[in-house]
Amino acid sequence: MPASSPILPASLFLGIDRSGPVPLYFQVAERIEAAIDSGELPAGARLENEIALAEQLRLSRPTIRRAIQTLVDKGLLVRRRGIGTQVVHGQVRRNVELTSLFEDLQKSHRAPTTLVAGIEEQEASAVVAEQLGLPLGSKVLYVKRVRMAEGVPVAILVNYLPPAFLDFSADDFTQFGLYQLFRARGVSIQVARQRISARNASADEARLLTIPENGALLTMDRTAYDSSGKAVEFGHHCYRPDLYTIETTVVDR
Amino acid sequence: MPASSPILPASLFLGIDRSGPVPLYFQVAERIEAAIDSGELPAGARLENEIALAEQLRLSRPTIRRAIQTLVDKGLLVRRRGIGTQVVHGQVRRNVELTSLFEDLQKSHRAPTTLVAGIEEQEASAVVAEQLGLPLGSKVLYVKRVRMAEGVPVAILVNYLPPAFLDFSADDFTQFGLYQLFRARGVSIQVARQRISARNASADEARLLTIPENGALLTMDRTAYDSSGKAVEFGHHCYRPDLYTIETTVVDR
DNA sequence: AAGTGGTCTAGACCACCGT
DNA sequence: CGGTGGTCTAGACCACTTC
Repeated sequence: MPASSPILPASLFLGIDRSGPVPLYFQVAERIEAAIDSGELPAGARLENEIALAEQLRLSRPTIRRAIQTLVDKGLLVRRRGIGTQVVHGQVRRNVELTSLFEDLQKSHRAPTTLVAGIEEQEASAVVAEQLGLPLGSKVLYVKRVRMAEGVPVAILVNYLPPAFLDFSADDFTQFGLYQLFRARGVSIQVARQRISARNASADEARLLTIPENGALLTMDRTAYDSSGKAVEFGHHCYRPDLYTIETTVVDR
Repeated sequence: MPASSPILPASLFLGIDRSGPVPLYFQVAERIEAAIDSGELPAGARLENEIALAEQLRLSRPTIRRAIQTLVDKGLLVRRRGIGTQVVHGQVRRNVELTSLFEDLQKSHRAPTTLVAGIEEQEASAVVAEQLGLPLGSKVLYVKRVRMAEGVPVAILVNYLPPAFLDFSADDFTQFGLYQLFRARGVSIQVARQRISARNASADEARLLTIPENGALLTMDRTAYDSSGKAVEFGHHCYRPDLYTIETTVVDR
């Protein structure tokens, strides 16, 4: 008898709002996720089947399926045909989502601050032009920042922004994260491609990050695209590996 | 007029197989992806709307939506309500999917080979026991491998496997990748959690990877779970950063 | 045989975008 | 206003797993 009897979290029945703007599948996913976090659905627990859930929540099966799929994509649940849906073992860790480092640190209450080490208009190099999808030599905004958490330098962030953002100022970057500035302009990042690697720090980088010379750096190049598919940011970042780790969940589909 | 007229790739009409085992939405997604790869759908191109696609392909709208969603999740398309669906700018790079390094190298024809540097039964340490969800001191298989591509060492892979796999031999690991061995046992990895960072190489690691002592290493810890949600692998890996880069696409949902 | 998730359909209504 | 994607429904049939 491999599987135990299914569990129906009581919290699912509390307050599903059919008139508000929050999608029903999202509300259901939220409640299931909360039940996992709280331990009401422990690791390995079997969830009630889709049909039964749909009936008991007075929702259609596709809506329930979509809620469950959301959590499968997050790596919290696994599904097997003929078997059922179960909570993944191992405690839940939260991923680095599509936010900037600034917001990651804000969320974990690590008091981020920013030092603008350089900001100027530049002509796009071959690499920058290609990444941003601009003609060679276009005006771009170059900005180099040092990001601190609780006063300790965590990362050096070098970014190139297309001409539409030439007017961002050092002040803007001191107060806000890049993605916050984008949102204030109505620009929403929808997809980003990241290349992660490592290398030894230069003397300059070691000094800025207060690590030994030739210490290892975690590096990430990122190109981000907005909801029209155009590149809005290309950046070359390096992190103190003892203070910053990239966590990802990979799901087979 | 921001958007150009929509494009309907001719290749979509060729051979959709309604009787075979391949889902219709998958076949459609494949064809659209091929049209993007071939340039028939260039960066920025607008796709025909969902209703029209459904009619012309004689499929239902949900099926078309699912096909498109698959490609949005891959970071190839972006959608905006009231606007339409467009191809993301920037050439497409393929992600590291949920495969082992061995298969990544195989696919890119870089002739992977494996040197088994150590394999033995061990008692699970606190960390290993926790990651694998086993009692402290359980028997686990420890295996340390050096992975080469075209004869050049690329990575050092240290893995711990639960008791069910104690019988894997050095020969197995010389011939096959870990995930190939799992599949041969009917174990399919469904989700993995990865922690990526960097550090300086030890003298030993530098020697094995033929890099300067104290050179930077890209590191990844991974815990992988099978389709029943149980941990089947915990590993601690380090890569030569000049020969291996982790590429990911992050999508806002 | 019974139970599960996987796929597919045909339609409905809504929210948002541009003109 | 017309056109787009976003959500939701009610049902059908199938494939796989376990008994």
